[in-house]
Amino acid sequence: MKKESVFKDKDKLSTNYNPKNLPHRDEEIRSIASLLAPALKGNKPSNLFVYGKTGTGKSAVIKRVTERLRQKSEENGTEVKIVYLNCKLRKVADTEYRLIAELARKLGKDVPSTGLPTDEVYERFFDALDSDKRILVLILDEIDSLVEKTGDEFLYNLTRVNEELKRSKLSLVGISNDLSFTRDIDPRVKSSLSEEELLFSPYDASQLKDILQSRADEAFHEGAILQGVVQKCSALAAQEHGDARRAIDLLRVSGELAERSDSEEVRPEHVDKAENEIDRNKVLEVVESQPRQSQAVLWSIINLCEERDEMVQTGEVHSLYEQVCNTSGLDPLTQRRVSDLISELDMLGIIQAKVTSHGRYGRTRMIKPAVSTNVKNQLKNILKEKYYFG
DNA sequence: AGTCCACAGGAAGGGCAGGCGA
DNA sequence: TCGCCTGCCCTTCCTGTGGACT
Repeated sequence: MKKESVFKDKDKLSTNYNPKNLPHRDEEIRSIASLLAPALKGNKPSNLFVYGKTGTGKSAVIKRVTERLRQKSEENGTEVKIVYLNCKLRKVADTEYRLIAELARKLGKDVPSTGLPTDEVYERFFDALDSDKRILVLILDEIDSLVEKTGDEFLYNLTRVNEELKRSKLSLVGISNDLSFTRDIDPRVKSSLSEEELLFSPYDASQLKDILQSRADEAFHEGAILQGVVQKCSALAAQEHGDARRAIDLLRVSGELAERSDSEEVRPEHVDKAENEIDRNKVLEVVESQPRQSQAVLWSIINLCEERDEMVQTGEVHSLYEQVCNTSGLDPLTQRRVSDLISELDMLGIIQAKVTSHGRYGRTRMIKPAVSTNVKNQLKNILKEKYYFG
């Protein structure tokens, strides 16, 4: 407690912090601003579709521009309402019903979390929207994950809204991490959603360094970071498609590790440790949030693979899983369902599962854990302690 | 060329919890 | 209280399939 922290203001490195400076995104800020500007004159801005990989500043730029838009509209008294929704937020906006219900709520209409027919929810949303003359700028972040889960019907409805509204206008801003996302949606939806498109290209290492340096200046005490730390963080993040969020996380965790080890400054070796720790935490967190059935499946996969020292197939996993269920008092699910759980674990990046054909010996998924031995052992301990005995 | 394995994965529908209006 | 609606998780049933083997 006596020691002075390396941090001056750690919040500046948190994911929620929206920085004043957005280096290397001036052009994007300008074009989005000019696209949304008509709202200030009471005209509907074109729908906008923004895409780019994670940590390329999409959400930060949009938030920044819309915040300015809000200020301006307050100044000159135009009715512009801005609603930001992250479609990945569990239990909030991850289904069509929840999304529209949440929108209606944000506009001041009360909607129960379940129980209404969907068209009723749409109606309430339209009512709320049309109750005043205004422009609504609706920002849907991570829109790809919602479309993947529930289909593109809600987008179709939202892009048609303006035909039904008498007084208000709705403008859509979609943000997607998935570059190929528009390929699979209804062409009519596609054309109206992407009246305008903007691609955020990844940062390169030197741009990342600028970004990181400006954050580091805000977050750390002077001289608390040794030379090379910022470079190292940005170089590591640049390897991973130029993800600024990753770079900032690395820096934050490095700082925390330095602090924990009673060091007065952050050194490059702290960055190495930070990299490991971040990977590990991510996996452990995801696994702990999985339902028990999924955990049992994962437990079976890890054990089978270890025993065999090779990849295993769906059928084998399922039979061990059934045993695991019996010993731990779980109701075993059918192979069909387990097959889906395996796909989910694969999508989460915890395991690797590839469909392979063995000719005469059938066609199945070949499965193995996709985490380092270190993380795998920790996973084993957690799962073993929590539920199962092997 | 045909067979056949061991599933993949789509479709349909059951059952549950939560909610509405009459 | 009843009939009906939703999302969600799951089962049942089914057709499709890549490629080693015959």
